[in-house]
Amino acid sequence: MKRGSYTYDFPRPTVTVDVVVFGVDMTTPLELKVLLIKRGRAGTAFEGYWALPGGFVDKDEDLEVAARRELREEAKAEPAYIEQLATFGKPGRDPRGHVISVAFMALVRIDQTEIEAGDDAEPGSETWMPVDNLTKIDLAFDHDEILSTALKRLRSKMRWHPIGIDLMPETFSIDDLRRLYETLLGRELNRRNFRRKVLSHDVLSCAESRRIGGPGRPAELWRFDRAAYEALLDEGGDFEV
Amino acid sequence: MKRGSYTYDFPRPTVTVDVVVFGVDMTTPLELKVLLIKRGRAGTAFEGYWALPGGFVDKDEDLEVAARRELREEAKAEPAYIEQLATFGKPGRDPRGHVISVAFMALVRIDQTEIEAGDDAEPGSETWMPVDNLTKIDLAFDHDEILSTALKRLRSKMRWHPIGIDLMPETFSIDDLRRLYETLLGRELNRRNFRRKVLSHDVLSCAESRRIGGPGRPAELWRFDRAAYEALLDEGGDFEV
DNA sequence: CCAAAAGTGTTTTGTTTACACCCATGA
DNA sequence: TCATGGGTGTAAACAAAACACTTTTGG
Repeated sequence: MKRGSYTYDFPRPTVTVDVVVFGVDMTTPLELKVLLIKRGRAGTAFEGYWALPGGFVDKDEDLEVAARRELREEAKAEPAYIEQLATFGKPGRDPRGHVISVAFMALVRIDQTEIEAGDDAEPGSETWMPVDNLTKIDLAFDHDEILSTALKRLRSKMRWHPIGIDLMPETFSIDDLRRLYETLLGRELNRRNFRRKVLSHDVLSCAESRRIGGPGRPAELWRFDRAAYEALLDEGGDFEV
Repeated sequence: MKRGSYTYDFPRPTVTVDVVVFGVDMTTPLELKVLLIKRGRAGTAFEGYWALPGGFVDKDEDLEVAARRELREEAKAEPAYIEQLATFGKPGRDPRGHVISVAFMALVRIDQTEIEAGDDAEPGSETWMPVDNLTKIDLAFDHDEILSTALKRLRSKMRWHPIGIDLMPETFSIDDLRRLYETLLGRELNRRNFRRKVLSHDVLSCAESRRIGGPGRPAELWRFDRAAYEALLDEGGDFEV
């Protein structure tokens, strides 16, 4: 591959965005997944590696707009939530030159995307990779570091902010939400106390009972009430779990 | 996929770092200050405005290294603490073109710098500006937005991390530390309970009593014990105040 | 009527808050 | 010995954890 003069080796650093997209499979046990793209194009850096969706920032393009664009173009996903994570610019992180990446974290409702699971994807195509598998896989560039920053942020932020709900389907049971928290925080949560605490904030509104003929009593379904949450914030409260 | 395309020739955004440097004047009442530079150079953007210290990232220079360099060159200050804050890239934020700024927050012990207070500085020179004054002053670029992001981060982070101590002199009394927290958090803290809670973490070690002949009983002086703090973290604890 | 999963009430435990009191120093 | 600010003990209020129990469904 020719390094050099043509596109990348400028005296000024190049700017990209990369997006860590999380989704949750509502199976039992529930699984946290991250959206990855298989790098193609023979001769380019990290050919055949899994990488985070991302790309260059266009001229006069806002950073978050760029992140959302890449998400749409590369991952065909609309985020329920997106936030800037951190910017990675260590020299040597990209073999093509001095490339600075502004990383974002996005949460999507996995049931609203059409992305296949499985890791036998074609180059250029995308997959939902279980986060637990990723200790075994080398990602392109410093994407493992970006991913672990995102995981840390998700796990700490979901304890005070209702962003965990952005990983759930539109309506969900309290027990499913608890299972999400248990999986992501890596510890058991008391069923009774979790329900009491979550409902105490008055930011969930009840829908109709679920009907899937599984065993046991059907659970009540709830949905997030954004207006009520804004009200909670105004009173100085938070969504502590 | 645009990454790796050799035909993706485009005008690149420029990358800068800006640093929000906080310091505290141990006067009564205690004052939080931010380090600002007066912009000079007739004909340049925002001439005569106050601005955060900052500048261009050099080729193959790490972002935090660049921030520390600007701090040293422009502000003659060594930080007790520094962290990346966020990256600002809204189109139009810099009249000179598409400039993306990676913002850092730094904390310094104000008694270890030689920067003068007062706002009648020469262009190119620096001052410690009380944060409370800054509602009245227009800063250059979007530096008011960067500053308020930094303030928010400082205020929220100091409740779980001992970074407030990085604004204090090497040794300090518990009451002075409480006054710092009261000023920054904007509310009163119970004297008895603050002391109990702060000391309960076992990350402060006692020095000798202070001798300044002020009225009242001389306070015990304490210093932060970094090793003990690491131990606390290992046990899953935190420095909650 | 039994198993399975959802929903609820109450006691126990620990933490936070409030408040009162004592101590050491300089004038 | 008094004013001033620093250091401490303890009971009340509150919130978290633990646990046992009731309800609703399908087979």
